[in-house]
Amino acid sequence: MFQIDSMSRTPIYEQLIDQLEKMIASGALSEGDQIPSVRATSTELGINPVTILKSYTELDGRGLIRAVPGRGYFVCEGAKEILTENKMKDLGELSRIIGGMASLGVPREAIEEILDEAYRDPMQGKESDDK
Amino acid sequence: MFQIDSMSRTPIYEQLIDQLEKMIASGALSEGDQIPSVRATSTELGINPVTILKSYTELDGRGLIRAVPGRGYFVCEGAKEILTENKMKDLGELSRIIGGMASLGVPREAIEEILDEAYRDPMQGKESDDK
Amino acid sequence: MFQIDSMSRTPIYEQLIDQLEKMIASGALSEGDQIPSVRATSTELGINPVTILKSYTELDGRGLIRAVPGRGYFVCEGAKEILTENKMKDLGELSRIIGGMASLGVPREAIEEILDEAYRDPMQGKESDDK
Amino acid sequence: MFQIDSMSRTPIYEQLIDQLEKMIASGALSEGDQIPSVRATSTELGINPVTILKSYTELDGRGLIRAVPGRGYFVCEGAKEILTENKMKDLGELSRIIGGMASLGVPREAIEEILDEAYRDPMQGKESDDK
DNA sequence: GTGGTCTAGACCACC
DNA sequence: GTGGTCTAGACCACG
Repeated sequence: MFQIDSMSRTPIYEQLIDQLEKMIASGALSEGDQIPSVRATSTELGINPVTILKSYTELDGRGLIRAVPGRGYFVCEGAKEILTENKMKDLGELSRIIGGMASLGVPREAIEEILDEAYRDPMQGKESDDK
Repeated sequence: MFQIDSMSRTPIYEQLIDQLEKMIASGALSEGDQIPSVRATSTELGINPVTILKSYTELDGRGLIRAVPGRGYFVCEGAKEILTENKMKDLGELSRIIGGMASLGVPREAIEEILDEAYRDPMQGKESDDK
Repeated sequence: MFQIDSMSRTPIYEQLIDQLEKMIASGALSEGDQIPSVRATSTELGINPVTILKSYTELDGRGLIRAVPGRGYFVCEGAKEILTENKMKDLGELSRIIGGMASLGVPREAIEEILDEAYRDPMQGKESDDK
Repeated sequence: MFQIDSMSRTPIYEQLIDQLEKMIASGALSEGDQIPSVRATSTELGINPVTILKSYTELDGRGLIRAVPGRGYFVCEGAKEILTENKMKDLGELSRIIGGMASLGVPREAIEEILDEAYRDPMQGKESDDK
């Protein structure tokens, strides 16, 4: 269900969050759906349950999933909306990055090209973390 | 000369690197110029000399500035070229970020807007770090 | 695992770098292998962790090893290639040294002898630093 | 008379030593010749007299030149012989460098080539210090 | 005055 | 347990 790269520099708990968010955004996980239990994911990925739990509680805090004691975690109503809303806030970060590149001499065309690519594919799952 | 935000999550030494890179890119520091001494910057900012040195040695490693022991640090010849060249390599990272946003429902227009802004101002000095 | 000479004029962190490079080149450390943790090496050698870290981050910057926060440092894929590639660039320095000796009257035979020795032994571990 | 590169990483006093040694080795300075006074060299190069003096006293210590109080510095008798003799001792350092390169995968041919070059030219004065 | 190395000790995030 | 940042202070070589 999940694919994590233990050699990546992005923390495992963050990789899980990213993947769950994308699943919700793409509809692979619909509102009301149950997500894999902490224990199940833990054994499947061979990862410390604490790490899994950290991802889930973080998403819980963002209002995307909800813990139902004794039953598991479920995707919240309106999760998709919250998702895009949250991501809009990250535009500030993107603004700094792009601003930095602009002032450092990266041509606008190069970024425009990336935009084209990103909005052409309906879903791209590249996760090759380097640097 | 430098402005650092000690509350930011990006390390101080990295903030210094970013600012020096921008100064070189913008021409505020020309090739051959001497940059403020480690100690001077240290006392001016109230930051440990080792931290300053870390920034400088990193930039030295990238071939942007050059240490002349006993004299100081100087901007290398060809620093500007190296700078844009390096930054072009970071486009991969940007690609992943934008790709992620695209698949999460962020409208293309929002990013286009950022692009416009970044490439309108000749130099923008916003430094509001969140993340 | 490491042997450092604290009386040497070459800095400790550089001695560590040299030894790690040789280990990678000789295959004592294969690609993907984990290298001793910063703290482990620190206590084993009785050297400050920061000094060890400096060696590791430098090698990280060269693309030879890779830090995975929370897990440790690992030898990169393709490290051996990068290694010989980098060393080829140092031939310029060697050229100056030998050139200097030649013009100062050192007989060619003396250097040829060194060459023979260096390329006879598969691995030589002499570390007598004088400068 | 001297050419020093103030941007070089090799200390100025060492550059002076190198050049004086080469002059003696090549015969540009014969035994008994007087070498430029500290003051003269200082003003000519625009360099602190202390630095010049450091070079001279170092060479004095090596038995290559000799201070005659009130008159100046003179090239010693037998300086050339001492010179090559001293340089032979530096072969140990060269041995380590070449040994290191050998174990790091630099092909013997590359070094052989440098040797050919160094012993073809009767005198080569390249001094482009980098890295 | 300049750069540069090292130590000791604190504190953080991640697993 | 892992890596990583920062401080304070000492000490060295070079000009």
